[in-house]
Amino acid sequence: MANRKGLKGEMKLEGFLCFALYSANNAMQRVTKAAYKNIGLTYSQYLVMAVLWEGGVQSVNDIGKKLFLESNTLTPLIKKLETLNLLERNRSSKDERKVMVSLTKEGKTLEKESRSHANSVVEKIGLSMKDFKELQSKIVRLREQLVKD
Amino acid sequence: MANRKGLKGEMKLEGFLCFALYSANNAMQRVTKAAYKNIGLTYSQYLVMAVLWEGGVQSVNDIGKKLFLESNTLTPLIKKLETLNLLERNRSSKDERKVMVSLTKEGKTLEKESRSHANSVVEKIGLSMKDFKELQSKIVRLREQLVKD
DNA sequence: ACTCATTGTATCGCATGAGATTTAATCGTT
DNA sequence: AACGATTAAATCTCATGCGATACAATGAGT
Repeated sequence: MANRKGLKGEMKLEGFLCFALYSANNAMQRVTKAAYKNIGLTYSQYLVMAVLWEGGVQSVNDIGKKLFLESNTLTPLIKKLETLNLLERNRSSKDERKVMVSLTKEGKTLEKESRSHANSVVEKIGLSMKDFKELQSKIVRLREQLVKD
Repeated sequence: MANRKGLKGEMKLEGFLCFALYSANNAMQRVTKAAYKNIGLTYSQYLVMAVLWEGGVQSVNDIGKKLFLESNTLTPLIKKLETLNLLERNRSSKDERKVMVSLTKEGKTLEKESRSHANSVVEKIGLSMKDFKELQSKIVRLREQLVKD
């Protein structure tokens, strides 16, 4: 607890990065919500679909590791996508604790449709490729620091 | 719609920054939730309190402008803080559309307590002052871009 | 085989965020 | 003063996230 130049200063500093992230994420959620509404998905739902487009059939836990989410968040989300007929849930026969998630034909088709909407988000962000990648990697490093332990 | 080097690439790129922000924010929420639990506040609740500590008596809308939130989000949040006896809500006599929010003695006292917990978040983030400020300002610029129009 | 810890999902309760709509108060214009 | 437009909050509904917990299936060690 050494090295402090006044608690007040540190408190504000903490507030700034936390709050920047919080408010920027809120803003991003609003933009993505508008963009993906056209294909009938929320951004969270899109993320699950994206993981499936990328990685094919996998368990709830596999999806969770990629999205940093747990079953208490994913189960309702995946069930919602199931009611939209975009994916199927089936217990693994090898390990009946696992629920394997697979895309339906409809779910696979949606990938193509999603691309133009993703583009509109990129345009809204309005950064050069270089700035885009730099910022992305810095935020990823921040996340890695935060999920430690 | 000119200037594209393949939609697939752009889609992934879009995903990276959106997702970085989304997942880093989730991680930050988990950290701040743990930190502020000690004073009985969530991070959103802490933000409202921080605005009041900083700016004194103000309307719901004033708080909303600073936090980029609307009454549909703030009203329940502020009512929750009211039940915790940290603040009071009173209609403005000058303009009865406005609800003025003011701190109780208990709410004012909480500011001091909150500081050490804020410190623990700063430690968890683990960035140098320079990196901290740089990242913060970049994320703020991103937010500004996203809230345009 | 038996017990105990672990793993994978699901459930419950709580707290957010946001869009759409509603209500009341105020403002601007005539 | 009267009217419509605007503004400030609140309400309703929906979709997340997460901590805590429950439950069944599996694995490890005996």
